[in-house]
Amino acid sequence: MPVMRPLIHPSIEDITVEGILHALSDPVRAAIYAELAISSGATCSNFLKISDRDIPKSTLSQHFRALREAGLIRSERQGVEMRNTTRCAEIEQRFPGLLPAIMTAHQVQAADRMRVAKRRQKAAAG
Amino acid sequence: MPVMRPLIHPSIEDITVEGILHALSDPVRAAIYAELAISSGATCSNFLKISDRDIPKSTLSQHFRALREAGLIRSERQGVEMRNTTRCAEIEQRFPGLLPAIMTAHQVQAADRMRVAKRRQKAAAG
DNA sequence: TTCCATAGTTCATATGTTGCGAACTATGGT
DNA sequence: ACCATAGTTCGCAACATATGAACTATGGAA
Repeated sequence: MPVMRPLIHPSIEDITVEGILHALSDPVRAAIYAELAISSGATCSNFLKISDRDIPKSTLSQHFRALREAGLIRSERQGVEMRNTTRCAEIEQRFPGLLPAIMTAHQVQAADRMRVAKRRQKAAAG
Repeated sequence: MPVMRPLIHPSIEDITVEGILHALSDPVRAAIYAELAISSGATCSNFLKISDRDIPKSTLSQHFRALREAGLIRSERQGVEMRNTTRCAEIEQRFPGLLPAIMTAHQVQAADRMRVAKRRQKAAAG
Protein backbone atom coordinates (compact mmCIF):
# COMPACT_ATOMS: atom_id res chain seq x y z
CA MET A 1 0.00 0.00 0.00
CA PRO A 2 1.78 3.15 -1.24
CA VAL A 3 2.16 6.17 1.05
CA MET A 4 2.29 9.81 0.08
CA ARG A 5 5.77 11.30 0.10
CA PRO A 6 6.43 13.75 2.95
CA LEU A 7 6.26 17.51 2.40
CA ILE A 8 9.62 19.15 1.70
CA HIS A 9 10.48 22.38 3.49
CA PRO A 10 14.01 23.64 2.76
CA SER A 11 15.97 24.95 5.73
CA ILE A 12 16.41 28.72 5.67
CA GLU A 13 20.03 28.62 4.44
CA ASP A 14 19.02 26.47 1.48
CA ILE A 15 16.52 29.04 0.25
CA THR A 16 17.84 30.85 -2.84
CA VAL A 17 16.99 34.21 -4.39
CA GLU A 18 16.64 32.50 -7.77
CA GLY A 19 14.13 30.08 -6.26
CA ILE A 20 12.11 32.87 -4.66
CA LEU A 21 12.06 34.97 -7.84
CA HIS A 22 11.09 32.02 -9.97
CA ALA A 23 8.31 30.98 -7.60
CA LEU A 24 6.85 34.50 -7.48
CA SER A 25 7.24 35.10 -11.23
CA ASP A 26 4.05 33.11 -11.77
CA PRO A 27 0.90 35.23 -11.36
CA VAL A 28 -1.08 32.43 -9.68
CA ARG A 29 1.67 31.73 -7.16
CA ALA A 30 2.13 35.45 -6.53
CA ALA A 31 -1.61 35.70 -5.83
CA ILE A 32 -1.50 32.71 -3.49
CA TYR A 33 1.45 34.17 -1.64
CA ALA A 34 -0.24 37.57 -1.37
CA GLU A 35 -3.38 35.93 -0.01
CA LEU A 36 -1.36 34.01 2.59
CA ALA A 37 0.45 37.18 3.58
CA ILE A 38 -2.92 38.69 4.54
CA SER A 39 -4.97 35.78 5.84
CA SER A 40 -2.47 33.31 7.20
CA GLY A 41 -3.43 29.64 7.33
CA ALA A 42 -5.41 29.65 4.09
CA THR A 43 -5.97 26.34 2.35
CA CYS A 44 -5.94 25.26 -1.27
CA SER A 45 -9.70 25.20 -1.83
CA ASN A 46 -10.00 28.28 0.34
CA PHE A 47 -7.89 30.15 -2.20
CA LEU A 48 -10.08 28.94 -5.05
CA LYS A 49 -13.18 30.38 -3.39
CA ILE A 50 -11.56 33.73 -2.62
CA SER A 51 -9.94 34.37 -6.00
CA ASP A 52 -12.31 34.47 -8.95
CA ARG A 53 -9.99 32.24 -10.98
CA ASP A 54 -10.96 28.73 -11.98
CA ILE A 55 -7.84 26.62 -11.60
CA PRO A 56 -7.86 22.80 -11.61
CA LYS A 57 -6.98 21.48 -8.18
CA SER A 58 -4.08 19.41 -9.48
CA THR A 59 -2.55 22.57 -10.89
CA LEU A 60 -3.17 24.42 -7.65
CA SER A 61 -1.54 21.62 -5.72
CA GLN A 62 1.59 21.93 -7.86
CA HIS A 63 1.69 25.68 -7.28
CA PHE A 64 1.52 25.21 -3.52
CA ARG A 65 4.30 22.63 -3.82
CA ALA A 66 6.44 25.07 -5.83
CA LEU A 67 6.00 27.76 -3.17
CA ARG A 68 6.75 25.25 -0.42
CA GLU A 69 9.90 23.89 -2.05
CA ALA A 70 11.15 27.39 -2.82
CA GLY A 71 10.89 27.96 0.94
CA LEU A 72 8.20 30.64 0.69
CA ILE A 73 5.48 28.84 2.61
CA ARG A 74 5.09 26.15 5.23
CA SER A 75 2.29 23.59 4.83
CA GLU A 76 0.98 21.31 7.52
CA ARG A 77 -1.94 18.99 7.60
CA GLN A 78 -4.71 19.94 10.02
CA GLY A 79 -7.38 17.31 9.90
CA VAL A 80 -8.63 16.90 6.37
CA GLU A 81 -7.12 20.09 5.04
CA MET A 82 -3.69 21.70 4.60
CA ARG A 83 -2.90 24.91 6.43
CA ASN A 84 -0.41 27.11 4.70
CA THR A 85 1.57 29.95 6.25
CA THR A 86 4.23 32.22 4.80
CA ARG A 87 7.81 31.95 6.04
CA CYS A 88 8.21 35.70 5.58
CA ALA A 89 9.80 36.32 8.98
CA GLU A 90 12.62 33.86 8.28
CA ILE A 91 13.13 35.14 4.75
CA GLU A 92 13.12 38.75 5.92
CA GLN A 93 16.00 37.86 8.18
CA ARG A 94 18.01 36.22 5.40
CA PHE A 95 17.07 38.59 2.55
CA PRO A 96 15.97 41.84 4.19
CA GLY A 97 13.51 43.88 2.17
CA LEU A 98 13.19 41.41 -0.69
CA LEU A 99 9.66 40.15 -0.13
CA PRO A 100 8.21 43.55 0.84
CA ALA A 101 9.67 45.07 -2.35
CA ILE A 102 8.19 42.32 -4.52
CA MET A 103 4.77 42.52 -2.87
CA THR A 104 4.72 46.30 -3.18
CA ALA A 105 5.65 46.06 -6.86
CA HIS A 106 2.82 43.60 -7.44
CA GLN A 107 0.43 46.02 -5.74
CA VAL A 108 1.65 48.91 -7.89
CA GLN A 109 1.00 46.79 -10.95
CA ALA A 110 -2.47 45.75 -9.78
CA ALA A 111 -3.36 49.40 -9.13
CA ASP A 112 -2.10 50.32 -12.60
CA ARG A 113 -4.23 47.63 -14.20
CA MET A 114 -7.24 48.89 -12.28
CA ARG A 115 -6.70 52.44 -13.58
CA VAL A 116 -6.40 51.21 -17.17
CA ALA A 117 -9.55 49.11 -16.84
CA LYS A 118 -11.52 52.08 -15.45
CA ARG A 119 -10.28 54.33 -18.24
CA ARG A 120 -11.45 51.77 -20.81
CA GLN A 121 -14.80 51.46 -19.04
CA LYS A 122 -15.32 55.23 -19.17
CA ALA A 123 -14.27 55.39 -22.82
CA ALA A 124 -16.77 52.64 -23.68
CA ALA A 125 -19.58 54.40 -21.77
CA GLY A 126 -18.93 57.95 -23.00
CA MET B 1 17.74 38.45 -48.78
CA PRO B 2 16.46 38.03 -45.20
CA VAL B 3 17.01 40.81 -42.65
CA MET B 4 17.39 40.46 -38.90
CA ARG B 5 14.29 41.32 -36.94
CA PRO B 6 14.52 44.58 -34.97
CA LEU B 7 15.28 44.61 -31.24
CA ILE B 8 12.22 44.77 -29.01
CA HIS B 9 12.20 47.15 -26.05
CA PRO B 10 8.88 47.24 -24.18
CA SER B 11 7.65 50.66 -23.13
CA ILE B 12 7.88 51.26 -19.39
CA GLU B 13 4.15 50.67 -18.76
CA ASP B 14 4.33 47.29 -20.47
CA ILE B 15 7.03 46.04 -18.11
CA THR B 16 5.61 43.54 -15.61
CA VAL B 17 6.80 42.39 -12.20
CA GLU B 18 6.36 38.78 -13.32
CA GLY B 19 8.60 39.46 -16.30
CA ILE B 20 11.29 41.07 -14.17
CA LEU B 21 11.23 38.28 -11.59
CA HIS B 22 11.34 35.60 -14.24
CA ALA B 23 14.23 37.27 -16.06
CA LEU B 24 16.27 37.65 -12.87
CA SER B 25 15.44 34.16 -11.57
CA ASP B 26 18.11 32.79 -13.87
CA PRO B 27 21.61 32.97 -12.36
CA VAL B 28 23.31 33.83 -15.67
CA ARG B 29 20.87 36.65 -16.39
CA ALA B 30 21.18 37.92 -12.82
CA ALA B 31 24.97 37.98 -13.25
CA ILE B 32 24.67 39.83 -16.57
CA TYR B 33 22.33 42.36 -15.02
CA ALA B 34 24.63 42.83 -12.02
CA GLU B 35 27.57 43.37 -14.33
CA LEU B 36 25.66 45.96 -16.36
CA ALA B 37 24.59 47.71 -13.17
CA ILE B 38 28.29 48.29 -12.37
CA SER B 39 29.96 48.76 -15.75
CA SER B 40 27.30 50.16 -18.03
CA GLY B 41 27.60 49.56 -21.76
CA ALA B 42 29.06 46.07 -21.49
CA THR B 43 28.74 43.78 -24.49
CA CYS B 44 28.00 40.10 -24.88
CA SER B 45 31.57 38.89 -25.39
CA ASN B 46 32.72 41.43 -22.83
CA PHE B 47 30.63 39.60 -20.23
CA LEU B 48 32.13 36.25 -21.23
CA LYS B 49 35.66 37.55 -20.60
CA ILE B 50 34.77 39.12 -17.25
CA SER B 51 32.83 36.21 -15.77
CA ASP B 52 34.73 32.94 -15.52
CA ARG B 53 31.78 31.04 -16.98
CA ASP B 54 31.94 29.38 -20.36
CA ILE B 55 28.58 29.94 -21.98
CA PRO B 56 27.90 29.33 -25.70
CA LYS B 57 27.31 32.61 -27.47
CA SER B 58 23.92 31.52 -28.81
CA THR B 59 22.80 30.91 -25.24
CA LEU B 60 24.21 34.23 -24.11
CA SER B 61 22.40 35.97 -26.96
CA GLN B 62 19.10 34.45 -25.79
CA HIS B 63 19.77 35.62 -22.24
CA PHE B 64 20.39 39.19 -23.40
CA ARG B 65 17.21 38.98 -25.43
CA ALA B 66 15.25 37.76 -22.39
CA LEU B 67 16.54 40.68 -20.31
CA ARG B 68 15.77 43.11 -23.13
CA GLU B 69 12.23 41.87 -23.69
CA ALA B 70 11.53 41.87 -19.97
CA GLY B 71 12.44 45.57 -20.11
CA LEU B 72 15.49 45.26 -17.87
CA ILE B 73 18.10 46.38 -20.38
CA ARG B 74 18.38 48.45 -23.52
CA SER B 75 20.59 47.20 -26.35
CA GLU B 76 21.86 49.25 -29.26
CA ARG B 77 24.29 48.46 -31.96
CA GLN B 78 27.51 50.45 -31.90
CA GLY B 79 29.60 49.46 -34.85
CA VAL B 80 30.21 45.74 -34.80
CA GLU B 81 29.13 45.22 -31.22
CA MET B 82 26.03 45.65 -29.06
CA ARG B 83 26.12 48.06 -26.13
CA ASN B 84 23.81 47.13 -23.30
CA THR B 85 22.63 49.42 -20.52
CA THR B 86 20.23 48.83 -17.66
CA ARG B 87 16.89 50.59 -17.60
CA CYS B 88 17.08 50.79 -13.81
CA ALA B 89 16.14 54.47 -13.57
CA GLU B 90 12.86 53.91 -15.42
CA ILE B 91 12.08 50.75 -13.48
CA GLU B 92 12.90 52.42 -10.19
CA GLN B 93 10.26 55.00 -11.03
CA ARG B 94 7.62 52.39 -11.84
CA PHE B 95 8.51 49.82 -9.17
CA PRO B 96 10.41 51.71 -6.46
CA GLY B 97 12.86 49.61 -4.47
CA LEU B 98 12.31 46.40 -6.43
CA LEU B 99 15.62 46.14 -8.27
CA PRO B 100 17.76 47.34 -5.35
CA ALA B 101 16.14 44.71 -3.09
CA ILE B 102 16.78 41.93 -5.61
CA MET B 103 20.38 42.97 -6.21
CA THR B 104 21.05 43.22 -2.49
CA ALA B 105 19.57 39.76 -1.93
CA HIS B 106 21.78 38.34 -4.64
CA GLN B 107 24.79 39.94 -2.94
CA VAL B 108 23.79 38.49 0.43
CA GLN B 109 23.58 35.08 -1.18
CA ALA B 110 26.97 35.45 -2.92
CA ALA B 111 28.58 36.48 0.39
CA ASP B 112 26.98 33.45 2.09
CA ARG B 113 28.36 31.13 -0.55
CA MET B 114 31.81 32.65 -0.11
CA ARG B 115 31.70 32.03 3.65
CA VAL B 116 30.65 28.41 3.15
CA ALA B 117 33.42 27.84 0.59
CA LYS B 118 36.05 29.32 2.94
CA ARG B 119 34.84 27.17 5.81
CA ARG B 120 35.15 24.08 3.65
CA GLN B 121 38.62 25.14 2.52
CA LYS B 122 39.76 25.54 6.13
CA ALA B 123 38.26 22.20 7.13
CA ALA B 124 40.08 20.47 4.26
CA ALA B 125 43.41 22.12 5.18
CA GLY B 126 43.22 21.65 8.96
C1' DT C 1 -16.23 -1.19 10.78
C1' DT C 2 -17.64 0.03 6.49
C1' DC C 3 -18.92 3.71 3.70
C1' DC C 4 -18.90 8.41 2.17
C1' DA C 5 -17.53 13.25 1.56
C1' DT C 6 -13.98 16.51 1.45
C1' DA C 7 -9.16 17.92 0.70
C1' DG C 8 -5.29 17.32 -1.49
C1' DT C 9 -1.51 14.42 -4.14
C1' DT C 10 0.39 11.71 -7.82
C1' DC C 11 0.80 10.01 -12.43
C1' DA C 12 0.68 10.17 -17.48
C1' DT C 13 0.89 12.98 -21.13
C1' DA C 14 0.32 16.87 -24.07
C1' DT C 15 2.07 21.33 -24.60
C1' DG C 16 5.54 24.99 -23.67
C1' DT C 17 10.17 26.66 -22.67
C1' DT C 18 15.20 26.51 -22.76
C1' DG C 19 20.06 25.30 -24.17
C1' DC C 20 23.13 24.84 -27.67
C1' DG C 21 25.56 23.67 -32.23
C1' DA C 22 25.45 25.04 -37.01
C1' DA C 23 24.47 28.33 -40.20
C1' DC C 24 23.32 32.82 -40.78
C1' DT C 25 23.40 38.44 -40.73
C1' DA C 26 25.78 42.66 -39.72
C1' DT C 27 29.61 45.85 -39.53
C1' DG C 28 34.27 47.54 -40.12
C1' DG C 29 38.79 46.93 -41.68
C1' DT C 30 42.30 45.23 -45.34
C1' DA D 1 35.92 41.43 -52.71
C1' DC D 2 37.34 39.28 -48.71
C1' DC D 3 38.07 38.43 -43.87
C1' DA D 4 37.52 38.93 -38.82
C1' DT D 5 34.67 39.99 -35.09
C1' DA D 6 30.14 40.28 -32.86
C1' DG D 7 25.94 38.74 -32.43
C1' DT D 8 21.35 36.44 -34.18
C1' DT D 9 18.43 32.79 -35.83
C1' DC D 10 17.07 27.99 -36.62
C1' DG D 11 16.20 23.29 -35.43
C1' DC D 12 16.07 19.96 -32.32
C1' DA D 13 16.91 17.65 -27.89
C1' DA D 14 16.20 18.11 -23.05
C1' DC D 15 13.67 19.95 -19.50
C1' DA D 16 9.45 22.21 -17.33
C1' DT D 17 4.46 22.97 -16.73
C1' DA D 18 -0.68 22.26 -16.91
C1' DT D 19 -4.22 19.23 -16.39
C1' DG D 20 -7.58 15.09 -16.27
C1' DA D 21 -7.93 10.66 -14.11
C1' DA D 22 -6.88 7.91 -10.46
C1' DC D 23 -5.11 7.84 -6.16
C1' DT D 24 -4.19 8.75 -0.65
C1' DA D 25 -5.61 10.80 3.64
C1' DT D 26 -8.70 12.18 7.19
C1' DG D 27 -13.00 12.74 9.76
C1' DG D 28 -17.53 11.78 10.30
C1' DA D 29 -22.14 9.07 9.53
C1' DA D 30 -24.66 4.69 9.03
